[in-house]
Amino acid sequence: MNLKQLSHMLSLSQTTVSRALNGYPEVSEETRRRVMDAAKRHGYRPNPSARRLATGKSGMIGYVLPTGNAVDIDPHFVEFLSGLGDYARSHELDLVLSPADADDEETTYRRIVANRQVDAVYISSPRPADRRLALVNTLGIPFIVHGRSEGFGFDYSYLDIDNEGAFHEAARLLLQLGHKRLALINGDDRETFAIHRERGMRRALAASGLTLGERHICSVTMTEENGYRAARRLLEDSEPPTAIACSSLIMALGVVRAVRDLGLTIPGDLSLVAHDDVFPWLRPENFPVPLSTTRSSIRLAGARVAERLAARISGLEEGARGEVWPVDLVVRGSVAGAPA
Amino acid sequence: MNLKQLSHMLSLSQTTVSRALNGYPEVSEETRRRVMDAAKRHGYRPNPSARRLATGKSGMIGYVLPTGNAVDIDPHFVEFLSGLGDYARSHELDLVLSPADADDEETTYRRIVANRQVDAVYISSPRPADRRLALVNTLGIPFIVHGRSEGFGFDYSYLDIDNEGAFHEAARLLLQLGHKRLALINGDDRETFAIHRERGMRRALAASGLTLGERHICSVTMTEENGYRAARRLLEDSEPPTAIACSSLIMALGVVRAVRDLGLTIPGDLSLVAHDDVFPWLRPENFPVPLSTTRSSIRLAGARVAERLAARISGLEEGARGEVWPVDLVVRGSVAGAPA
DNA sequence: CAAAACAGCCAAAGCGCTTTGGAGCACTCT
DNA sequence: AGAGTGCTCCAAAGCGCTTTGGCTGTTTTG
Repeated sequence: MNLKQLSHMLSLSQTTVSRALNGYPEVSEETRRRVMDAAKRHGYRPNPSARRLATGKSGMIGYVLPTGNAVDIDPHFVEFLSGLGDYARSHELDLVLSPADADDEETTYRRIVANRQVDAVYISSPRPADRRLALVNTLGIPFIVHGRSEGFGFDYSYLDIDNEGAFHEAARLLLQLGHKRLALINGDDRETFAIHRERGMRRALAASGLTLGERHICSVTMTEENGYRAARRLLEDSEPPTAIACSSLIMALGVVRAVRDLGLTIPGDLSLVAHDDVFPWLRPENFPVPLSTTRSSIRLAGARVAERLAARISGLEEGARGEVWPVDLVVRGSVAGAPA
Repeated sequence: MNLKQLSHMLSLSQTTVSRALNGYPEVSEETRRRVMDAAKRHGYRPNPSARRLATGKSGMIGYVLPTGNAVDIDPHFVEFLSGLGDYARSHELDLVLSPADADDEETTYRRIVANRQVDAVYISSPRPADRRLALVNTLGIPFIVHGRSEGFGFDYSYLDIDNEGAFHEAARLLLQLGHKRLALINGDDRETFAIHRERGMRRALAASGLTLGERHICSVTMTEENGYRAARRLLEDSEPPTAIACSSLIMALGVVRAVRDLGLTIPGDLSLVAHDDVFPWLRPENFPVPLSTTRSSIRLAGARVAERLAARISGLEEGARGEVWPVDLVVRGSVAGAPA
């Protein structure tokens, strides 16, 4: 059932039927009703390929997926995706994943824009002055960044959590408990989120007249093993920290293992706080000692990004709008007063 | 730069240019060369929307993503995706994720087929007599199943690992070490992979004249917490198992925690084997006691599925072809002889 | 040597939609 | 009465590609 057949069936022109269906005003209410009704009855669905060719709109959103032998997709991605799906599902919005060589995403961005494959894209894990942002900005495709970048001559739309505030609060809590030597096991510090977290922590320390020593900060990709290694390095130092803030639950697993291997205990010898993106399969309250966390659901963020992308596509959201979500600090058993 | 302009520039018809570019034989080699050359020089890329409308082919593969408030996307998905991307990247093959209500995926399958959004789909986590398979089979879209289903009147293409063999081997190893009371902490036993694993284990036990008691088998979604709970239940029983096979590394984390909480040790009191899908962020050799595993890279599977889907789309692979990968059994410190 | 086969090219008809530029009609306003 | 104004609707021209059917001239065949 295509437009031609439907319009013939109604003894109307394709123009009128098309307009009736798409809510244009140049058609009488009665006709519209007739058309709508017939369309529903016959299960008419406009052919997206044809519509696409005519309008240039695809009704899909895109994501360029960096891949490569040495590249692992972040497990957070799947949670974000869940959220995106939560929203997209009810709006028949599909997501196109375009795998790209991690060393050359530009080609792929250019391709999907030139091909008009998608109406909007989102970008995740941005770095300061991220080239992808500059690129999509000049390419002129609507986009939203999950996270933030810095150092551009233009504004852009983003959704981010208050990473700085979160780690500021976490550090402040630890300081209040009397800890003097804090350490940070951070994610890849070329990414903005990691920079913000470090900044938040430094700010809290500075307010107490303390600093974060070189030896008390690590930046690694967020795996269990890296968490373990970082923790060992920190704890075997001559001046080991009495409290650690850690950028992910997965790394925290490694920290816990290291603490055990060294015959130490949490929170007796070490207080631990980690950031929790809320994975259904690994929960901080189920750690050997329930883990204090800064918590923000990455899944909700996914849903919100989808919602805003949809709004952007349909013109409901315009201009560069930043949105920063506060982060909860959830205190559990893994923090205690500093050892004497 | 479109076909019209290009053909005008070459003083050829659109027909000839199109044929030259698409490798049709009705064009002289010299002309083809000229056309190819000009196309490259001017960076001509056929408009996919137009091509799509004309041919009905989209050059994309699809995946229906079950979503819902109570539905969590499996973290394995992201690894599979990495593999898919590894292959797809070099072939400009995009993946369309169509989120669907987990309770009604059928509507979405019908939509993407009717809309000709994708040329082929893959289906994951199949169950016996999975309705999705029957559906896509009648809808007539090329597909490949990651995993296996059972009980159809038709054959289909799939890629699966030898789950039965893997758990058979794992169980056999434990039996050889003198264990008599084995337990299985399995994934959702409505899914085929879990059924196969259970079957493999039962077969090994039967060969030794043993059985898998009701109380020694659990089937849960694969989270750390569920692993913990299952392990506690098993170990606090009046006849606790001396060895456990576990369907995922994430659950194994929970098992390890439970063992500790009960003041037991691995492998002294309990031998443990788990299935490892090879996550970059959680590795069995880094468990407190290095974990023995049945190992199969889900990422490689993703790449292979992409490859076969591409072959299927271009007609290189035909008919129903099943492919079953063997699984490695990797023995590490978490298994030992049965306690006396 | 006429007929058939073939190689190489083209015009035009789709694919199914949106959108432009009117046309027809009934009214209202000078 | 004639011009102006909305309101509905339509024919036709795209969007940029593929593919059908056919048209040339050249080569092979019986």
